[in-house]
Amino acid sequence: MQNSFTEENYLKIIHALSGRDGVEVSTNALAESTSTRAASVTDMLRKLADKGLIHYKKYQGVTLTESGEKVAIKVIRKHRLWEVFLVEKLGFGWDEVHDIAEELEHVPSEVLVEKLDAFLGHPKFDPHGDPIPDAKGNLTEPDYLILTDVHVGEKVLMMGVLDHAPSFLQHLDRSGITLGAVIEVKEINEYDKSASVQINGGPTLFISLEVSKNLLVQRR
Amino acid sequence: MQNSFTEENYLKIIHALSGRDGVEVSTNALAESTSTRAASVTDMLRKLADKGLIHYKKYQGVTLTESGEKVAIKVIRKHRLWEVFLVEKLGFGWDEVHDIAEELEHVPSEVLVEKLDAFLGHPKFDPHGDPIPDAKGNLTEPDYLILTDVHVGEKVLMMGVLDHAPSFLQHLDRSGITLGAVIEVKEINEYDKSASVQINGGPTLFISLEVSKNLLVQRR
DNA sequence: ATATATTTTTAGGTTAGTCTAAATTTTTTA
DNA sequence: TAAAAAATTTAGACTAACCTAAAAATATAT
Ligand SMILES: [Mn+2]
Ligand SMILES: [Mn+2]
Ligand SMILES: [Mn+2]
Ligand SMILES: [Mn+2]
Repeated sequence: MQNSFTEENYLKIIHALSGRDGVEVSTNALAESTSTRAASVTDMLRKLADKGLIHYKKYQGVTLTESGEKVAIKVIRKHRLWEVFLVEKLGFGWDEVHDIAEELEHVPSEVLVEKLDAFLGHPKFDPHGDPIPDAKGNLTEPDYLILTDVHVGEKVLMMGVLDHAPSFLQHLDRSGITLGAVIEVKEINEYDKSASVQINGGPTLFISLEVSKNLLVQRR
Repeated sequence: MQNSFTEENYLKIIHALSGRDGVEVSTNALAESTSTRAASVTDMLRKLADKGLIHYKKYQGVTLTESGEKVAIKVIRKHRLWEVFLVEKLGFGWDEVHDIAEELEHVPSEVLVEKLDAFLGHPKFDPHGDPIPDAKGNLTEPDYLILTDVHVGEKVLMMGVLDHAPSFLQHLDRSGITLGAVIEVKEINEYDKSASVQINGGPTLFISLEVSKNLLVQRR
């Protein structure tokens, strides 16, 4: 049988909260992420367990089964491909596409996804630098650094963001920090861990720890 | 407030069954079109009436209000634009797109529709020859002829279809009858009203009354 | 180790959209 | 124009996804 919009969202969120080592996700964490109450989460967990999509023992938290993982990854693939479409083809900003993709990701049709993928040229990353699972369901998270782990004097490439909030992305736009930008760390302030960074060999600017913590980068 | 997926479908179907002269639509006709029971339709009609989207008096059938008409036309605009996208950009056949568009038409976001429209070059017709309402909600049905109204000897242009069933569209594909094709009526058989027609000055073929009744054409 | 706090589940309800069966209204037929 | 047939509405129920309040299980702190 088909999974509902709501079920797909639960699976996607369990995948995200479970992390790459597949740690148990708590009822309260899910209530928070789904903007529902813990009691509602418990109801849904029983249902997902009955469908064989999650491992669930009362009071012990949940993890995805193989089949639940498959569904979650398909939804993530669709979400990220639609985001590429919205930015590359329709001209949306990277700060505007998440909510729309949140709807498009639930449109069913295998062939639609595959034709969209081909139309976009089989992109490997979405507009936020997140990897796009392939048609077989393989999702490989690249191991990026967080900018806070970079030492003074190092030059790194901007590869992605941890915070996807429009306000954060707009802040990066205003600072000229885009995917692929070269970031050289010039100075780190002992007191508040704020930093001076030079973008693409051009302007130098100050960024707060809050910003550094949300930037994914890579040594060249 | 927002209209649900289901409410949007009811409005769209009332629009279609009501025709251009806005005739009353019966409960049974809606039950048929929505694949539900008459009792379920009655419930929904009460709700749509409460929201001011339809004119409804018990036992008298329904018509759309101005505001219901607006919603219906927006949904139709989205449906047809997405069909253009699927055919023109993703390479689907005109027989494959209806069901997918049926889902995409309910994705909310005004700006998405307008950016999609611009991306497609503001098309005026969908892949089946149906007119696409403009951003302001103007929908002008061109007054095409049905092929059965064309006399022997006349040459007409193929402009659209009345039946959107995949099997009918595939039949047209196999016959070489596509949008824009020139159709010359060579002969009409008295007995069963089947006809011989020449397509684009090339091959001549026989078509049944069933086919003729579903072809929209225009004198040149 | 017990008391307290936190987390999770259970119990009992609500709303949207559907259903069947029965009642009512309208239409058709004799 | 009265009886029969057809269409429509009402009554009462069901499921999915949510809720609040209360009970039970687990974790934390004295
Ligand atoms: Mn997103
Ligand atoms: Mn993304
Ligand atoms: Mn269609
Ligand atoms: Mn169409």
